[in-house]
Amino acid sequence: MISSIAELISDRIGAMPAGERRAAQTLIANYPLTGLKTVAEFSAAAGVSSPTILRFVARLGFQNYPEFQSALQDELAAQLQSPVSRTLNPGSTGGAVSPMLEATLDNLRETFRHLTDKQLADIAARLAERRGKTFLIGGRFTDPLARYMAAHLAIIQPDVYHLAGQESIWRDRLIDMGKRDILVIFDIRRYQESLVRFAEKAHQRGVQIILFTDQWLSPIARFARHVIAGRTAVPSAWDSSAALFVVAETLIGAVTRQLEAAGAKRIRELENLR
Amino acid sequence: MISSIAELISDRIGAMPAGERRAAQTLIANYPLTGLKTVAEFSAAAGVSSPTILRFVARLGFQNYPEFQSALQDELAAQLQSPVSRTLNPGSTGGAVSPMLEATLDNLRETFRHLTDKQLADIAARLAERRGKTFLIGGRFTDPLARYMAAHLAIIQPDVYHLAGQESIWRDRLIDMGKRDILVIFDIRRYQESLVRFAEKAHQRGVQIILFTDQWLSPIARFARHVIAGRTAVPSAWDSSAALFVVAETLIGAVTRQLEAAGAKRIRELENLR
DNA sequence: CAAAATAAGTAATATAAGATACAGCGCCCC
DNA sequence: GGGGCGCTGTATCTTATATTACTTATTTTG
Repeated sequence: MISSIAELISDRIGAMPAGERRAAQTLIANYPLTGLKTVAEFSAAAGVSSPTILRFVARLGFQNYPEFQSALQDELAAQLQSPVSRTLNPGSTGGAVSPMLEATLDNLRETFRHLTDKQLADIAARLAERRGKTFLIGGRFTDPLARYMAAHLAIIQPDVYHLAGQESIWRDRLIDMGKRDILVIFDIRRYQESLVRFAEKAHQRGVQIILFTDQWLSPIARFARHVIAGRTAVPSAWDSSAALFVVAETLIGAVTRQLEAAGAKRIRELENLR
Repeated sequence: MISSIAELISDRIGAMPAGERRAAQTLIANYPLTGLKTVAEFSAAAGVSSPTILRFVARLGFQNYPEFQSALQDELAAQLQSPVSRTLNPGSTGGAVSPMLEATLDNLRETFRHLTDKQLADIAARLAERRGKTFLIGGRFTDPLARYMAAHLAIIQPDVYHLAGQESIWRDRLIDMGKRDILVIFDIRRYQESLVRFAEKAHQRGVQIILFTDQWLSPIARFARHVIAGRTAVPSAWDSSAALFVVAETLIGAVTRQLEAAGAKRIRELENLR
């Protein structure tokens, strides 16, 4: 069974003429980068002419060069999405536990790899500046994440509202939203129509949207000022929201730190109220 | 200092017009693959026109699109050659992000290290056998976890109830609980009096309690049939519930697998109802 | 509220890329 | 040593890609 193009090449390299073999070796030498460049660059790197490169990819079974490049890109995409589980114990079939944990750890690392400190700091700063109100809402499975975040934010600052219940209820809250306000939305596949509609209307009112979504980006990304794309793939019938959960916790921590002075006072007051 | 294009983007994304920001977000979402495709494909993925993509790369300081692609390829080459530096964004050390992520990863590993497959399998089996009802409840910050778990379990099996609202409301539900029923409780410091009282009464009625708590164990552990102790320490003003969240997801997956036959039928029925 | 400035998209253009046809060369077998 | 076959490179053509110019829409500012 041949799964990667690299395997395919080493499988057939024996039956290739000299020029094409040089092409193959050049590609393997720093796989798959050379294959992502143009035919001209590839041919120069291999020291052969461009038609030889084209004959080479044709021999591998590709109709044309772009098709070959797409295949390489797909392969690369798969690799980049699960960097660890590829290198680590592919055969450890133990219980149902460790694959799930491994996948989640990968997801976390991958998610944060695409997130810079700057981005998070920007979002945290936006959440911390108390110009307007903060609304949070989530989809069917992600609404608990919105609640979780709201529960924390509501302690360190005023005017934090979780939008719960039926669509009609939160739709009516739109009237209270304006340019100075923030709307935090959690939406992963399958994306919810009602949320998209809501986001669009909020956007039209000038509300700044912070979106937590999966790597395929909810359509709400169109309206969002900030987008956090978490990895959700796990060996389960359900998608995992763990990565988004951890990003949310990280943001909560960052906002808390920024509001430390004001927040501490507020927390003391809250303690007294009990 | 800016070393990667991803950093460059998140550095300037704030100063970009809406269309270019969408391009930036799309690229970051699965970096760097989208940038290696053609302008037309990139623009389609981002939902903008091709000139917007070109303006976007121009704003990043590149003379033209091929130059931008070359830069991405060079970066990719560097990454692929040193697999270690790939695990984490090299620029994100020292920021507020990576300590939080590191701590969370540690927490996950530690939590699962003290959790055997057997334990999880037992709990999953108990949740899967449909003898009685399943109730879920959480504390101030952990209630969203109870909701999250309930949202999933309620789809694959009947009689799953999340206990929400005021104490008096769920206290009254005790009357419906008996020996055949399960109560899943989430409780981390500072442990909630009301939850402890509730757990005790449920225990007296013979309800089997599954407790998600932190490593110092909520007093509810006295009454619990199964205890899951997650690590919660992170460099933040708040405790982290991420480890418990992932355990919950793992259990959801395991229960789903056990109920696969019955669950699949149920899910189909649910789809039809919509 | 009006005018200016800025963005975004459409359509046309220029350019660079991949594909093809053909000729030369070397190699192997007879 | 001669004839045939196969591989490789050069030059040309075609395709499709990036780019630019221009128009329309949107946002900002006085």
